[in-house]
Amino acid sequence: MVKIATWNINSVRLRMPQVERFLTEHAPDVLSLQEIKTVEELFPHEAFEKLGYTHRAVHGQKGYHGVATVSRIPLREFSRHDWQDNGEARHVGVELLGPGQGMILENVYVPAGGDTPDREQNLKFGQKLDFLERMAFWADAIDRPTLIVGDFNIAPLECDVWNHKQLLKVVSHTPIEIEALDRFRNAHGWVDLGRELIPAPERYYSWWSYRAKDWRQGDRGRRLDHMWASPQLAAQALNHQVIEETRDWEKCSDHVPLVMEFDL
DNA sequence: ATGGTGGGTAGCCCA
Repeated sequence: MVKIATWNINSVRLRMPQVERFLTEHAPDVLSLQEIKTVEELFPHEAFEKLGYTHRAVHGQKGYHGVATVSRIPLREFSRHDWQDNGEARHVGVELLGPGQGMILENVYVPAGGDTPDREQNLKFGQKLDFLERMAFWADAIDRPTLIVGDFNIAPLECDVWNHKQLLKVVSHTPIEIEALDRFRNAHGWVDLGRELIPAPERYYSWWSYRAKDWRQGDRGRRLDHMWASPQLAAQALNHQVIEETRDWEKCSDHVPLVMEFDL
């Protein structure tokens, strides 16, 4: 059994106490983090060592973005893409070497895309769409059992948001983004594994805005975080959990962890 | 229709 988690942590240095609590209480073998907001040199390596997560691949950046995968089973860094060729650290991939040997785990942080869903008026929205197109080109050539996890910053299904109609023109749920995400999915035949295990139209969110006084009030969530698998790997998934309790913790991230267990 | 809250880092960018 191999237990893999993903969490947009929104500053790993600020939230190391919450990471420690999550690792202690849920004990995933591997954890992929997004928005670590630090360079590799300032990553809290010692704290992860103490918890037994002695294997790490960190693709960091000062102040913004940044991704890392930490593990208590051996791994080696496999890929480190810069899809926009602009120095933003948004992707790191690893190959598992112990249990789950041979499996590739890709960890990605898709750009949020700004506020206006129009490529002409908003450079960042175009960059988000281009990012997904490049990911689709890359995914077409993947020939190994792969799990891709992370903050995709898109909630594709109607039931992935608290109000479909109200969010149709809100970046993260616009048809043009969902089409781009569909092209990425079809390029490899990815299985949206989270949705396999929590089938539509069941409620399934991973993010709630900080801007609501009480995140539970109105439950205005979106499913921005994902775990997608190659078909052969998808068949080995055993169970899936959304750890919503972390959203109640002191100084919490606005995203909550997703956990998937595999028979590997 | 608007602004609401966070994090990082130096007067804003990004989410």
